[in-house]
Amino acid sequence: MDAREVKQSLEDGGLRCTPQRYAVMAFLLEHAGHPTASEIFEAVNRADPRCSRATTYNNLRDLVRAGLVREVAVEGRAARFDAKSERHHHFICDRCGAVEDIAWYKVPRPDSRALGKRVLRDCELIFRGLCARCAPRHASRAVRV
Amino acid sequence: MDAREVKQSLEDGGLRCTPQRYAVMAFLLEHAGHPTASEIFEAVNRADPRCSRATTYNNLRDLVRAGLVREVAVEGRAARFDAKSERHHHFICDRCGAVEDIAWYKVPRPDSRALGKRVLRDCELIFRGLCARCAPRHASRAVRV
DNA sequence: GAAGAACTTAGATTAAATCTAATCTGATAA
DNA sequence: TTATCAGATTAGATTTAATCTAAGTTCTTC
Repeated sequence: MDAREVKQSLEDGGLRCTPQRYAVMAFLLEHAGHPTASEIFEAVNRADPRCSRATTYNNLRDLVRAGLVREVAVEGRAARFDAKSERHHHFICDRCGAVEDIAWYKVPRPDSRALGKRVLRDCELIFRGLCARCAPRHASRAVRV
Repeated sequence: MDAREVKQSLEDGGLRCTPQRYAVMAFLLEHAGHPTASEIFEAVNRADPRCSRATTYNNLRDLVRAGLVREVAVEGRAARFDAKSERHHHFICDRCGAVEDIAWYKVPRPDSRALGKRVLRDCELIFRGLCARCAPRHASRAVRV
């Protein structure tokens, strides 16, 4: 994705394209490894010290609200962020907390009785286990589901 | 579930049945509304001041490790806890952060190519939207998926 | 009942994220 | 062009959630 497209997608989300916001969005598009807010701040701030920690957090919040970025909460660890591109599911490593993409496939929606008066807006499938890096060292913990 | 069964399930999980641990587990079994660690601490400590905050957290950690309790991380909020009973999915309210159960139904597992060298141990389906309490007040935000 | 393991505790500490209040920027209007 | 003002940014303080520390207590086993 080139600079113009990034700018366009920010504006489509109702957000001005400021240098700091652009840097956060561009970083997420270039680094699909689900960085934490701190990692994003450190990288963006290293490249251009005009972007503070508060601004990184503010912009991540705005990007999530605008639907351009997805936030993935991980038990006992910092949240991770993901520029929304193609639909996909997530795999979370029980050992190191890494978040990885799993190719998307359709999941049936729940019965309307189960949903009751709730309004469904999104559905995500999260797989857990050991990532390729952790699996060989902890094979005994493996349990197929 | 009666006291004897709680004791038995703790011991099956390799945990001694102490008064504090019993109180945490019993509270979760009696309150299926996915309380936070702080809520559990406050309730358990009010009923019996012998259970400190550190002990509540220690015991929740041990119960999760023993597979008796599930921890649900929620973006931007405290984690919520859930005594594992029947299999079920979760619904998380975008507005108030409430976590609710959705009746379980089988979800197909991903293609082994998509999984690569990862070791799959668990799979959870999370629905997001507005809970029954929040939906009427925010109908305009509703988008069917 | 001695010894060691498991457990609990108050309070300090850390990590993650948010808030505050001041300042800066840039779009629009006069 | 200049004035205005909402939007954006900032350093640093604060809050929140959770964990750690070091000491004491309670089981379990021998």
